[in-house]
Amino acid sequence: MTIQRALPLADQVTAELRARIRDRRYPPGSRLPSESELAKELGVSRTTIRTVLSRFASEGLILRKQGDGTYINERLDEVDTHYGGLWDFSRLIEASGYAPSIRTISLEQRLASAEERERLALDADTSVVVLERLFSADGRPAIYTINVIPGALLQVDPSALNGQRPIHDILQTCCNERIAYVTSTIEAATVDKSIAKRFGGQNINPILLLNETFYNDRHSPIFLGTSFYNFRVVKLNLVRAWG
Amino acid sequence: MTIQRALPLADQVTAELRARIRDRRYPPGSRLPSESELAKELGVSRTTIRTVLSRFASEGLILRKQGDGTYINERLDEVDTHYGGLWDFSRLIEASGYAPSIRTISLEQRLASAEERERLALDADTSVVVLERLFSADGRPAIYTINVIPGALLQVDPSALNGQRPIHDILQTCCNERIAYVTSTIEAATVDKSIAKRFGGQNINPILLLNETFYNDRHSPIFLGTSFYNFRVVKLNLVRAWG
DNA sequence: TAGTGGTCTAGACCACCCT
DNA sequence: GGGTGGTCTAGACCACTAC
Repeated sequence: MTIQRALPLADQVTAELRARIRDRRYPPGSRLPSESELAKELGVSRTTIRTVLSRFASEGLILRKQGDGTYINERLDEVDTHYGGLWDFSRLIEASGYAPSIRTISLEQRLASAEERERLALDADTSVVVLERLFSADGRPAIYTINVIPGALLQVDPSALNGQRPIHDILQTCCNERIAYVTSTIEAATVDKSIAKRFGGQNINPILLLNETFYNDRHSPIFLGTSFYNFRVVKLNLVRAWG
Repeated sequence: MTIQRALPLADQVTAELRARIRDRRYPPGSRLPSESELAKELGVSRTTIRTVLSRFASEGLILRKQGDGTYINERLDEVDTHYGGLWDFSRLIEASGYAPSIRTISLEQRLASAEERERLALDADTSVVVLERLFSADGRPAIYTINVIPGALLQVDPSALNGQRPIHDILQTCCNERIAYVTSTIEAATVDKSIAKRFGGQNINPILLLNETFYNDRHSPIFLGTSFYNFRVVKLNLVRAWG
C-alpha cells in the first residue's frame, strides 16, 4: 500500500472553508464564526485558522474588521476570477464560467532565435521545441499561447507532449523541472493575419500580450511563454486587498 | 508629547531586511542567515521572521529551499517593479528608475453619467468630481488617469484637492474614507485624439487600459479609476512565486 | 548526522468595536 | 465589559538537503 501523506492542515482547512463560501453556506455579506470558534469546530489551532483567513483576505474573498468580525465579500462574483488564475488558462476560463478546451495548433523543433537564446541563456545552434496552443471558452477562441522549451531539457520525444495538460505539468513530467517563479510583462498589441486567423478571423484588435519567463529554483530560465489574450471573451481581472 | 505607537515588529523587521537586500548587504544569489539566527540577531521570534520571509517570497525577492536555506533572487532587478506598484503610480515610476511627476489636467464637477451611477450605486441627478491627471517618467508622459469621485463624499471644496498626492491619500484626507479593496480589469485599447494629445501627440497605439473600482470596508464603491497606461515608457510587470 | 525550512500548537497580551 | 481580530512568543515535531 502506498503511504498517503496527509495534506497540511492549513490546506485542508482552506479547501473546507472555500467550499462553504462557494456554495453559500457562508453567504456574501454574512459574518463568519469567530476565529476561536472555527478553530474549535475544525480541531486546529487559531494560528492555523488565521493562516487560511489571511489567504482569503489577500484574494479579496473576505474582509476582516478588528473588534467586530470577519465578513464574506458581498461582491464574490466579481472577485473569484483573479489574476492568480494566470497560472493555468484552463482553470481561469473555468472560473470565469465557461467550458475550457485546448487545441494544439503546432508542435515543432527548430533552431532558437537570437532573442530566445538571449532570454533562455542558450548557446548558438541550440534547438528549441515550440508548442502553439489555442484555449477556447465555450468554443470561442480566447487565448493563443506559444511556449518555447529548450530541446536539451526534454527527456522524452517531443511528439509525446500532451498539449491538453497545463504547461507546468508538462514541464514536470517531461523535463523533471519545477517552476519556482515567473516574471511577466503585460502589453497591448496588434495581431497579424496569421494569428488573427487562429481567432476565427474576427477583428480582435487591439489585444493583450503577455510575455512570460519561467524560472526554476536555481534561477535558471526554463522556458518562455507568449500569450495573445482576447480580453473580450475572458476578462483579465485583478483583485487586491489594501495594504 | 504625542504617544508614538510602535510599529508592528514584523513591519520593522521587513524594513530592516528589505534595506539589507536593497543595498546588497545580502547580495543576489547569496544565502541568508538561517531563520533561527535572524530571530536571535533581531531579538524576535522565529515566527515573526517567517512572516517577513513569506512576504519576500511572494514578491519573488527570495527563494526558500527546505533542508538547505534561503537565497536572494539572482534577478532582483527584474523583480522589484511588480504589480504591487499599481497602488501608486508615482512609486511605480520611481521603482522603475525614473523621476516621477504629476500634472493635473482638469478638475471639474458635473452630473454623473448613467454608467457612473451604475458603478457607484448613485441616484439620478447626482454630481461627481472628475480629476484628470498625467503621470510622467523623466518628463515622458506615461500614465493618464481619470478619477471619478461622488460629490457627496467630498467634505472639502473640490478646488482644495491636491493633485500631487496619491489618490488613496486624497480620499482619506478629503472624504474620510479608507480603501479596503480594489477590482481592476486590464484591457487593450486605442486612444482617441484628445487623449493622444495628452501624451504629446506621439503614436502610442495600442495602449493598456486599466479599469478600477475602489471599495471601502462596508463594500460600498467609493470611486472609479480609468487609466491609460503607456507600457512603452514604464513596463507593467508581474512577478509571482509558484504555489 | 546536523542543520535547514515547513508545520502546528497553546497561550499571552493588545487594540478595537459593540452594547 | 465582553468578544473580536491583531500581534507575538516559545517550543515541539517533521521533511528535506548537504555533508
